[in-house]
Amino acid sequence: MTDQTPRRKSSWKQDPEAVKVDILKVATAEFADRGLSGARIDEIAAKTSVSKRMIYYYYSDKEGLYRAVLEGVYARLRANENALDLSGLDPVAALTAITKATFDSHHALPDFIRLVMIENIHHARYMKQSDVIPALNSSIIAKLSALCEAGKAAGIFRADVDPVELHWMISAMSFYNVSNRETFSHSFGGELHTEDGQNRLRGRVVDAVLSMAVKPEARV
Amino acid sequence: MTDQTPRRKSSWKQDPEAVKVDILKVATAEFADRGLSGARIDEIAAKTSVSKRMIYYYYSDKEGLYRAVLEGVYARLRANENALDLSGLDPVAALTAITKATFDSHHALPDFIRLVMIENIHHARYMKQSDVIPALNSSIIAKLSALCEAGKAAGIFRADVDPVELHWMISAMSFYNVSNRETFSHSFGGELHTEDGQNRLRGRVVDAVLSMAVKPEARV
Amino acid sequence: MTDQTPRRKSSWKQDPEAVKVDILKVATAEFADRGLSGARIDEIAAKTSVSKRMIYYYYSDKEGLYRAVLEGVYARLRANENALDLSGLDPVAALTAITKATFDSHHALPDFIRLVMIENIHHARYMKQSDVIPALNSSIIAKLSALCEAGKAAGIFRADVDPVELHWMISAMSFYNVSNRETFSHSFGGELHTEDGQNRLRGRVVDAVLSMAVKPEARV
Amino acid sequence: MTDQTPRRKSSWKQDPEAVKVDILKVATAEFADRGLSGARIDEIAAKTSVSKRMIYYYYSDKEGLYRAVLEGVYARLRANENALDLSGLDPVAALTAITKATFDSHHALPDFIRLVMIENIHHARYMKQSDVIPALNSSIIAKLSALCEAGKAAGIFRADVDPVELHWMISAMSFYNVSNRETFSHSFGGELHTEDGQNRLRGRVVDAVLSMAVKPEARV
DNA sequence: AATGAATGAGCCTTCATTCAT
DNA sequence: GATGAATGAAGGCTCATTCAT
Repeated sequence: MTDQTPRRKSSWKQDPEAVKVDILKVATAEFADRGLSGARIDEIAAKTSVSKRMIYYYYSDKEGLYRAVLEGVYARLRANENALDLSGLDPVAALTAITKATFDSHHALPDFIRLVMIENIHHARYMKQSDVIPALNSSIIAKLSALCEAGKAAGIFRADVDPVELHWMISAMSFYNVSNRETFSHSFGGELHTEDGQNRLRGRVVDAVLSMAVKPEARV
Repeated sequence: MTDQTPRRKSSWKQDPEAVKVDILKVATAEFADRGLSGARIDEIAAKTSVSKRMIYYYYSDKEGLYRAVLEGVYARLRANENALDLSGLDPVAALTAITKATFDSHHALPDFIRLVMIENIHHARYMKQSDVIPALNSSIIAKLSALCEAGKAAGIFRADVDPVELHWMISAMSFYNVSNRETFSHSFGGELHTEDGQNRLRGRVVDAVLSMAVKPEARV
Repeated sequence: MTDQTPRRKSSWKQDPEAVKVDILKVATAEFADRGLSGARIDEIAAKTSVSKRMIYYYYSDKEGLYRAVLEGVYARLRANENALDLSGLDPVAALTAITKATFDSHHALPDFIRLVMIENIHHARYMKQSDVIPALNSSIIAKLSALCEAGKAAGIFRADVDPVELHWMISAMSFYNVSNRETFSHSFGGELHTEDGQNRLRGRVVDAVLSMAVKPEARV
Repeated sequence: MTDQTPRRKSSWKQDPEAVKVDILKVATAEFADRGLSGARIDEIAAKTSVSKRMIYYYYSDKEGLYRAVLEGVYARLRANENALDLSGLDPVAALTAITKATFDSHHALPDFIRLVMIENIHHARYMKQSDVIPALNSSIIAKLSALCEAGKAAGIFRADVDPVELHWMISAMSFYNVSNRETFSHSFGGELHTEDGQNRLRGRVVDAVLSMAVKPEARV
């Protein structure tokens, strides 16, 4: 390692941003794992590099920390989605890409899924207190709207296709795939959650989404 | 049963079964509303006709009560589904009926949805401890299997249609529709959760399911 | 000891009223000694026969306990005062008796004094929340009013004597005598707080009160 | 003083004395408002121009700051009193002036009153640790002693009048008037604490004090 | 079958104080 | 002189659970 200014043992902590990130990372895992009321501040602190007091120093209280966690995972999911490059793709290919990417990013971010479940159990109470989450969400709808317009203009998409409904369907299956994995597997077997099963499901989702958006005659 | 024995005025509490049902009903609402760790035994007891001690008397502890609640809602959902009469319907009509019924019964049982979410947050831990839930779940798969066979035999269904995948897709959208209603509405508007919106969504779900199961040439 | 029904060791606690009284007694001493913010629930509980939890069981929270303490000491002081029998005394003798009794009862109830000081530091916030304290206070004014009327009717009291002002003056010196004893003694010596000194002061208070109420020519 | 050195723009904090005064001013208000255990170092620091660390730098700890506050208010009260010019006044006029001045200065310094109450709650513990407060207190007694001697020599004052008792009575009513204002007003109405009421009370106090000190025949 | 009283363990939070720069 | 970062100790309060009747 070529860290030329090696921090002395007990002074590396004096980096507020790093400490905040450290706390947030640990808290994300704990809240995702146990929920708001189930998570323990003591437990979070113990897994942190600093003392319990610092949680209150930086995040005021348990709910403040939870809110920060929530905003963090939303930001990460949307960043994932925004990283997707659709330039040069025709409407069908673009919609396929979006669907696959959503399916995959949900699969890759189980903490996000769990925290959104937890939020729903709390009637989205804390999400509603955030003023950054709405902005994060608007971009995906903007992207789908543009896509729908392009598809309709090209005579490929159905006239009644709606971007919010599209997003709803893509999200529904992508989300449920992760959120209900445990109960579904236990009730109906784990076949769908093997690698093969997931690939097959992803194909099913793409098909369902395309069948909603694309005119029958425009499909192969 | 010929239960004619008139209950004495102040002894209605002496009916153990009624007390158990009362507790279970209150507990279902509380657990569904606040989760396992969020629900309070005191709160449940206060909303009950009997004292807190009775909860322990009949259900041993908080987790025992939660398990009973979980089994109760599963039983109710499956009873709903089993009440569906498919006799005399062709495969497409039957699949349509099942899909609509699932969408509707999920919509009608938000407590079930919330408790399943809660279970998933707990990694289905308590569901796995139950020995009555698996039996409840097997019937829906049996029904869909029979349907698939009939559809394939009639040359109407695709050869690769799979009952578990069918159930997965129907459930995914029916479940998500209720489970994520709060966050979805807040992020993308409540349009889809108006009565019109729900009818439209239900149509989308039926279309998606049929497009997965039915051969293109067999659809109108 | 002739306690014929000796309670078994671990069952005497099952007397809610006794437990409440026990807690209140300990809490009165602690709050009087250290104030609302200075008192410690743990400390109070430790000096009690029951566990800390019972404080919350019976008094909800620290402030609830403090309120109960406050009402308790007020009740005790006024009970002291009401025990005074003025029948058969002429106005001057009666006023003298009231003054002496007030001086003495304040002297005998330092906890009351300290708690009223504490209340004043809190801007009488908790006293204002009580609905029993006002009733307790009205009786002393009623008594002085009647006395003033009698004195004026007899041509002995001044025309401008006012019961509230009388009570104010009696209270001021009786209260200060106890409330500021510590600082006064340290600054100006403890002479006034010896038994002789207290007797002398009490005489001074009686003289001052009488000089305010009684016409000069009516005094010896 | 010829402090001509113009302070550099951003270095006004570099004036230790000003910083100390700033801290003390804020601390006085906080301690007077909430008591020793109720006041918060964080709160005091926040209302100060400097950081929390400076409080410890200049006053060692919370108790050190509290002691400084206590000495400060005593000094201010006694300075008030010493500003009183009695030269040229006969004993009765002088005693009247002292009484009125004490009544007024207590009225004008509620922070002093509250801090003395707080001290009494703490059994004058911190006052006893001070070595400047005793000196402050001796002057008022010296003044009253001289006055008593003069009054007696002039044949106007009673033979048994005692300067400490005089100070006690003046203080008692002047102090109580402010210290117990909140509880008294709530219990017996705010009439005595209107401007008229205060003037009337001040007259009552003067009368009581004079009646204790002055021979009856020497009064008008 | 039923209950009011009681509790130990633990949770979130606060506070005066110190560290490192 | 001055500060933001950090903390150990403790404080008020809650919770699932048990006791005694």
